Amino acid sequence: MAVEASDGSVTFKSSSASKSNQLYSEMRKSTSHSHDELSYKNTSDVSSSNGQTSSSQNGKVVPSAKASAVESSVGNTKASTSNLKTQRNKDLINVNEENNSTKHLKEDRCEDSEEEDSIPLSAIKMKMNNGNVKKATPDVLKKSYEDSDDDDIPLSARFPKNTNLGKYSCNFDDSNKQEMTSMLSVKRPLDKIDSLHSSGKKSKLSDPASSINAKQTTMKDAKAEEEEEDDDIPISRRRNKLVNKSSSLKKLTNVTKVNKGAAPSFKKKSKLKKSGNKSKHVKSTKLQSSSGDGQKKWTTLVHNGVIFPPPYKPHGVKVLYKAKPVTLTPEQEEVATMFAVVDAKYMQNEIFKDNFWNDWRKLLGENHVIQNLKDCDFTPIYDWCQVEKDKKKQMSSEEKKALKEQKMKQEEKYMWAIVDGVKEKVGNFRVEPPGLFIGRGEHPKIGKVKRRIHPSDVSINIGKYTPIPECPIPGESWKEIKHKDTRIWLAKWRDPINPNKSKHVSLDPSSSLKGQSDKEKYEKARMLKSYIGNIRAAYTEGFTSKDITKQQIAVATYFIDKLALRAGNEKDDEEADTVGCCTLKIENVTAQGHNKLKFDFLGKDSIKYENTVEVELPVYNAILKFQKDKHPGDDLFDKLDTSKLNAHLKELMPNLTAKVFRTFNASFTLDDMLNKETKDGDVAEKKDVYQHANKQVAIICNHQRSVSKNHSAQISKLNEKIVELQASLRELKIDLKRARKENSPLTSSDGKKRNLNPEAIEKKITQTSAKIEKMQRDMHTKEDLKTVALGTSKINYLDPRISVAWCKRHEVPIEKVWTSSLVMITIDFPPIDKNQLTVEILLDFPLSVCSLLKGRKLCCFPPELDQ
DNA sequence: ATGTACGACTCAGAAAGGTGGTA
DNA sequence: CTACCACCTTTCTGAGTCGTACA
Repeated sequence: MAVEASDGSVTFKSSSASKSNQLYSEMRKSTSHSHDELSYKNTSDVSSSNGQTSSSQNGKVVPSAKASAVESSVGNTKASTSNLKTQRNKDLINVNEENNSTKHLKEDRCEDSEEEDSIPLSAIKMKMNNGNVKKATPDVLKKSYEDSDDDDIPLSARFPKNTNLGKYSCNFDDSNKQEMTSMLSVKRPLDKIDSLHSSGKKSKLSDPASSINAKQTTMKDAKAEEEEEDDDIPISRRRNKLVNKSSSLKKLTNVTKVNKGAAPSFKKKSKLKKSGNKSKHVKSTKLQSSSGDGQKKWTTLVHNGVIFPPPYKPHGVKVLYKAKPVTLTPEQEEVATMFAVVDAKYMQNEIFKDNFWNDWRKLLGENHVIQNLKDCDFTPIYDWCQVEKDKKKQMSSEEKKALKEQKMKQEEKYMWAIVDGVKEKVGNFRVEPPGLFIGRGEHPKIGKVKRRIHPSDVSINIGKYTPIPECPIPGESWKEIKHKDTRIWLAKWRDPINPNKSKHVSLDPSSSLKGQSDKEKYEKARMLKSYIGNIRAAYTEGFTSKDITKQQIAVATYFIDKLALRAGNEKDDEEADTVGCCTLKIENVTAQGHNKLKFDFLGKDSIKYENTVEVELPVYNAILKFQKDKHPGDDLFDKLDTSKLNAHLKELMPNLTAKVFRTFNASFTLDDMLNKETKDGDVAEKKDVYQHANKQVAIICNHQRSVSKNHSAQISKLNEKIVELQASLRELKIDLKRARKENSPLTSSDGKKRNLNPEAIEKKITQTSAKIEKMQRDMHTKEDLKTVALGTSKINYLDPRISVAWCKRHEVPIEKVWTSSLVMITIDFPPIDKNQLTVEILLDFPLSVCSLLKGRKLCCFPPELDQ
């Protein structure tokens, strides 16, 4: 059985994980039922004075029992579509203009002459290159038809391994729960961390860690060697090599599936796919996490490069300098226009104007008529732009539509890439247009001119043997062509504002490559669940360490765990002055007595973090100590940086880094709150519970948004309406009384005759009251969420499986909590009673669930679960 | 071995753009 | 019916994290 090579799920199946599996299975014995086992709330001892982090329950720390349940059997029974693709040999297919999935792609392979005509030259060349592969096509085609048919097979039939389910259900045994709780649950009433079992567990920790590490290095080395070697092989030989490699996979990859982020109608069930004996090999080469390492990410990669913004069209409108019109060259005019249309609020910003002037002056030249910015009047250009804007607005809808279609047509070919034979959406295929740099917060480079990017700035990453994308600007050419199969970017260029940084074009979040790393992220967070007890014990011990570095590491880890702070890398003066945990300055943390610390700093994106928390006494004392003899501006953790911190974390858990705590904290807060707060009620009430949990997560992660301009207007509008409705409600009640008494025609305030019977009036009364209630609720949530951004956590921090399981258990349609845009790919679910569907079960179906994680988008349960 | 530069990836909020309800 | 608006989605691109290559 093939395992999706690059699927994160193999991590669990890999030999490197076997030891930890042992550990897991020990724990699994004592695993409790869903709710408690997933209670990972770890904000326990953080109380807040400002409501930022208000939870104060005791965090129960229950090691992850079922992480393990992913045992060898799991996943063997089914394969998602992504499995299909990877286990087959890789073929190159043209990036087709059409996005219809299987059916169309099938046609592609039929080499029907008409089709051929529409295939870009590039693709045809490709086909020729891969002539040897063609032979296999018919079989594969047939195979994929069969696969599609699988869709119609009842789910139950597709899950032959019901033994798995038996195993899972034993996890729900309540007796186990008790055992578990007494044995492993760490109670953390505020300042206490039960370090009891940490010693027992610690010894086990090292094993998986070292084994994984060892494995990683060896593999990496091997990989690196292979790659380099590859580069030196003549093309003819390389091809052979590729073919050999892939032919070992026996089957030919076709375009089996479109991962099409943007088509709600697109439904494709992931499928069970049996296959030969390839799995072991694939498995062993693809165990570890994929991000940042030297792992091979793809075998074939086909795409059409990037699209550039249209060239600048000079308008000839003149800037006034000392009230006199000045003629500018197109280049100078372009930049002047950028300045003319920029939001008025920047006109007060001296740094903005200075930066702009410096850059513009370079274009004007020292001896230009224009000698300073303050004597320039850009209003003619501004006005011209307004007129243009209005013109655009005035266009008829047909014109707009036509324009849009034209744009779509132009862009279509850039929208897709084919990765290992699977058509995937490309993310940001449009090269960033030139403009003025607007950073976040007080950015020292604000107002600088971000110059235009040319093809000669752009490096392309693409499969060998794949035609190089045509450069879209005639007469120019790409900077370079790379074939880095360990990297997922399709194109990159140097950021003109930060020349030591790059901009990358990569696949859309809906792509399987992105989905995989997403999944790995959540798996890592889950793994942290079973290590957290030890980690907490370790840092608690560290609070009083004589070694100041160790002490700082302990306190920093505590903050990261409790407050979900970011790691805090060093920044240079060219960036906005923001901090994270390791870069906290002493003035960012104020001791307020009674063990209370006040945090106040600007974090990522210059978002203010303000939070007062009660901490454990040793932490409080340590902070006082770290602050002693320092001055504002000095680092609180002067012996610490992120690499030291992360190095330390890696000793506690393989691959652990600071950011994992955020994911962990977020996902398990969600899970915990959902489990604790969901009561019987209608869908709307349950949705509120979800939203409330989501809000708490957003607060923990400090995801803020600015209050919308018309927020207060909207609120008062709602208020008005409510008052209005209440008035009519009163009227209705009077009407009702009269109707009952007199049974005579009624005259309402507007003079119209109304002749309603009491029943009708009653009905109206109920309707109106319901309307009022709903409005009041809406207003309340609106006010409640005006500064809280829910989206970021939903998309980046909350394991979708938690939401799916909860929705299923409580019969909440998934689209109530995830808007339709997040709900896209149909997946297979374990055929079990929905009441038993827990996160853990979903986790134990990695091959179906990995579809779920593909781009965080999923939808629909199998019919038998949907009822 | 240690520190630094930098590459490549995730995460972030704002703005733009689309949609559908309603005044 | 149309204009407006609230809400939602998508796009955009800046700002982090973290690993590794290199000095």
